[in-house]
Amino acid sequence: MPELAEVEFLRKRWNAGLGQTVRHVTLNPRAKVFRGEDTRAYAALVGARLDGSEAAAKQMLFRFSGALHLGVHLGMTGETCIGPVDTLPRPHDHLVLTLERVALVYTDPRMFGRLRLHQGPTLPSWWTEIPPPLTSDAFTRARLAAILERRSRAPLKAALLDQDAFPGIGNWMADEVLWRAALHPATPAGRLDTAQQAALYRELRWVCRQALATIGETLEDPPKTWLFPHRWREGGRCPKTGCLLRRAEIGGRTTCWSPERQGDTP
DNA sequence: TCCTATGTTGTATG
DNA sequence: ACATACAACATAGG
Repeated sequence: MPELAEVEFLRKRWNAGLGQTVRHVTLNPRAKVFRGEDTRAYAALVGARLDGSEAAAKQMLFRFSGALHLGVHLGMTGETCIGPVDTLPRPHDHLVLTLERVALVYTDPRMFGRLRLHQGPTLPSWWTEIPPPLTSDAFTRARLAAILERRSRAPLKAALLDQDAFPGIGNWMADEVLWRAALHPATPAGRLDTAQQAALYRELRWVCRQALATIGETLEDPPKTWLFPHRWREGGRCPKTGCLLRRAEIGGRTTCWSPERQGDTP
């Protein structure tokens, strides 16, 4: 499920362990989510206290005492869960941190996610190199224009999925943004006029803000006025025009758009 | 059986 | 070097 706002919600799930000390670490060293890192390093978490966490784009960072930083990327099917202190790992649970009053569990059936542990006084580069949020002042109209120029031949849908350019945007958010901006997902990124760039900029920031304010707080699906609840249903209709939604693979991913609002072809 | 899946990455190609 | 396209990763569910 995880894009920007789902990641933010799932980060906060582990807040249940804030201020508590790790008693036990249970992990499966062969699980691919560790990506070949030496999992013996996780023993250092025993005795460490969970001091805080942050999310940026699709990444989470959990800070523990002892300068330990646990990075979590959920991939396609990763999820952070909590359970009682006697929680035992189920088949797809790859990491269980047993704290004083709660267990923090990372589960991931497909194992496209990633866990990494960093120890040291400075933050790891995979965290510090995440581009600034799309909702921040650093994401300017000029920056968007430069990105669209660099990826000028790629379909808008593919460009929006580039995490270096649009950190946190995933398949459903990209479709939502393009639908709101009334832009066909196959339009080459370099072909937008000034007004279209302005619409893209506005809707990108709007969708990020609204998703964080709703999904980011409750994980509930967005309202029926969004494309989101209609996009996967067979026979789904555009909430703005009522026309049948169309689906096709664009930019390597299944893409949904409203032909009346966004055009039949780019 | 066959197809799909809210993600990234390595590799090939231009 | 850079941009683009696509298979591969591993599993569950329709």
